[in-house]
Amino acid sequence: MAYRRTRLMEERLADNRKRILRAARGLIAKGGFRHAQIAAVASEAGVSTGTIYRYFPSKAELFVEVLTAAVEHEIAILREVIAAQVDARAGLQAAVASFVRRALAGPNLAWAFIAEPAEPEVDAERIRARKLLGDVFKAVLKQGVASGQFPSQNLDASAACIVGAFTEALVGPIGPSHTSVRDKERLVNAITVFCLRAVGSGSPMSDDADASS
Amino acid sequence: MAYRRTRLMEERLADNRKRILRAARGLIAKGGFRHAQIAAVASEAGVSTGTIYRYFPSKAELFVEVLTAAVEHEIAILREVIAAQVDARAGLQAAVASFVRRALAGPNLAWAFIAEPAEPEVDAERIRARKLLGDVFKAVLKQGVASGQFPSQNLDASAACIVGAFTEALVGPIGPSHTSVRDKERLVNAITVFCLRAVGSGSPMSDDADASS
Amino acid sequence: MAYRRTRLMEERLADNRKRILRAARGLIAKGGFRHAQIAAVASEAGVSTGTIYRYFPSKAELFVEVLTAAVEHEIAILREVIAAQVDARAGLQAAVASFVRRALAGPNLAWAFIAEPAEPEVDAERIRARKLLGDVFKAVLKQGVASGQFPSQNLDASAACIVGAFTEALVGPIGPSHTSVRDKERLVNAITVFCLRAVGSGSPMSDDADASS
Amino acid sequence: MAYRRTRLMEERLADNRKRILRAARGLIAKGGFRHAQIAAVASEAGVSTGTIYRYFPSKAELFVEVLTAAVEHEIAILREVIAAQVDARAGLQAAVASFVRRALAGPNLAWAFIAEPAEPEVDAERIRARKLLGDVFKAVLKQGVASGQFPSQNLDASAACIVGAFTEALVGPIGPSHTSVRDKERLVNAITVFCLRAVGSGSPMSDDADASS
DNA sequence: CATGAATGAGAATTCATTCAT
DNA sequence: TATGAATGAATTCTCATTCAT
Repeated sequence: MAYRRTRLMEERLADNRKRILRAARGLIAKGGFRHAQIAAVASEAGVSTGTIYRYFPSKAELFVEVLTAAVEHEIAILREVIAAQVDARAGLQAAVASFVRRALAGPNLAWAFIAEPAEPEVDAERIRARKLLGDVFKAVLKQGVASGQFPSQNLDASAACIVGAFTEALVGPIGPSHTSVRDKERLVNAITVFCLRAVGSGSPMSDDADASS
Repeated sequence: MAYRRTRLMEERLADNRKRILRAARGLIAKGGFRHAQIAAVASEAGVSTGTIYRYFPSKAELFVEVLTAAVEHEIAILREVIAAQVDARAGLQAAVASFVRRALAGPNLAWAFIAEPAEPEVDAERIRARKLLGDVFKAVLKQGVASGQFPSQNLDASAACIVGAFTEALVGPIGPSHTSVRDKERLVNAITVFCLRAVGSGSPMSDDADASS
Repeated sequence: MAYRRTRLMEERLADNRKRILRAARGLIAKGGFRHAQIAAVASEAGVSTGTIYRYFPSKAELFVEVLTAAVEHEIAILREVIAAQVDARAGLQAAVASFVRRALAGPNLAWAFIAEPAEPEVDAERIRARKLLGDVFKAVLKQGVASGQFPSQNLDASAACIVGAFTEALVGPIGPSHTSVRDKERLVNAITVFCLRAVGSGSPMSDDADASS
Repeated sequence: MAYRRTRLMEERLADNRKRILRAARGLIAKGGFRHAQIAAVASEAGVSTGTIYRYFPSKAELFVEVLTAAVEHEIAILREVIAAQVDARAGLQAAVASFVRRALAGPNLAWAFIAEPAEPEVDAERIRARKLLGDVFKAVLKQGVASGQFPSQNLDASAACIVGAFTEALVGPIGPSHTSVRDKERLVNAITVFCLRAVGSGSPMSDDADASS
């Protein structure tokens, strides 16, 4: 009797793959790479450890895919947000605010962009992810410089600085202390204004004048 | 009395401690926390594993001390550099440039401010380190705002953003690619100008207009 | 469903657990806790060290279970033996004789009641084990006192003394020297009579008058 | 110039030896063999670890000597106490009461007679120590049997049982719970009466009739 | 003789990966 | 194909003993 892969089976396979990725992402977001052991991912995904190795050749590659998917998703959103704005300045502002706001909304993979991962492969992917994220901002900067909205500047450096600035402000010491909606919006605003000023765009929006402590 | 601790012996002791710290720092700088196992540190320092435990109660505490020493050294330098300047703007510029320049000079501890460490204790210290580093910049910002050099802003957020910006630019995708002295100085300049603009200080210095790639 | 846990597999699992416990028990009985390292237990059980940690969370808990199982088994036997006797006196006599006789029969767990264990958790269990063993004798004593067979006495102290008396006689200096069946029965008798007299029951059985050495 | 060992030096040597033994005994009594590491003993004795090895060839031999000294001291006291009594019965009673009372008075080495030591050499000595302690009681029993005070019995077994009975009652579950002087005397009495009855001597002293719990 | 820093052979425990069922 | 028990290399930490000073 010939073997035929049925649609049901196909769905099952795709399902398992997604569930594993989702489980890995959730565990990494919650407790970092350290707490995302294969056994934990398997348990969270409702499959066995062996099954994970049917879909991913190694733990490192699973994590790499989690990272890749997360950053691609992030970049897609940012591109959309930017495309909806009238100019580079508005695009930069909206992109930063969008990223920060979503990051503050819940456990996410923001830290994944700054963490030192356990496996070299994941580390390499992390570099690539930051590069990709930076490229989004670099494009906006380039456009802004071309249109005269922003002064001429080292685009690579500025893009990297922007990525560093908002990720640090998110995962750094001030991140967890902001819990109320009001505080969060204040932080979103402060980071956004910082980045706008940083690229040389005068800030028409009122910054949080709170010179706390 | 038949036994007396000689000067030579005292030096040996201090030496060992320093050598262990140096070995740990070197290994961490080179390959991250992952590659700094006790056995490797011992071997690099030219002592036995047991000796490490004579000087440090645990691997975590050794790493914490490496981190603490690195950040204290860094902060002391930054404070000096800042104190030697005429105003907040000059202080901020000099501090950022100093940090970036030294970081680019060789294998360094930039990682110390961004790494996701293995041990919880080290993680706690990392948070503290970034906070301390941020505080240095926050103080400069505060002074600049008071003197009217900088516009009113969220000092905590700006300080965190500054720290994130230059560390990212150092360890991020663009860092390692710059090897020539000229490239390095270009990067130092770009980051510095970014930060100055970011805090609202008009940039009288010409930025690197090189819109590379 | 492509996978089903077979009966054979279930047996393997139960088997492994038992084999580990048996290996641990054997090694402890032979050489004490000191000689029952995880590696040795694994080797003796024919499994890897990692497998032991699948069944027991730690070395201490493995040992605790060995101890618990031993004492529960022992106590169950003693209760049965006692229940089969007509009165407290006969019960006490049968219980002591049974314990001693089985202990002398071969490598056994008498040590379990007297050893100073390495891990605090095991120590706690040892205390509990002796207490449980004492409780068995305390119950018999209580019944005997109630029925008038034994004089009124401090039940806790007497029970502890009984446990101490026969364990000492087993593991103490005289234990190992008795190898012949005749010697063993003589020892069983001597210990039993000692305990009976100790609780105030006149001894109708003739004691071994052998004033050896 | 000829080397001459002065009296002062001799005293110093003897002093060190004693201090090491005392320190070891104290630590063992307080926390067991486990807590009496060489470094701890050295620190407690106010000498260096190296010095300990000048006086004792190994840790095991140091502990053996501690045990030997303790048991010899104990035996000397028991012999004295026994010699001061009018007959075997009184001797046995006084000996048991003396041992138990002193043991309850403070941290001591009672446990050392029942513990499973770490080193085989110490274990061997422990066996010897218990044997020696048993011999004291065996002598009293022998005398009592000869004089007709005690019935004929297996002297070795009875002696071992006595040693086991009172050590168990001391270190076993009921030991630590007795803290008040009244409770302690009650325990002393209960154990003593138990042992007297056990060797076949009718108990003219009133036992603690407290059938607790 | 005294010192105490250094040694290094263990010992317990973890976890990515494999493979018989 | 899915399972999950088994594997075992790797890692941290301990402590009796030695030996240069």
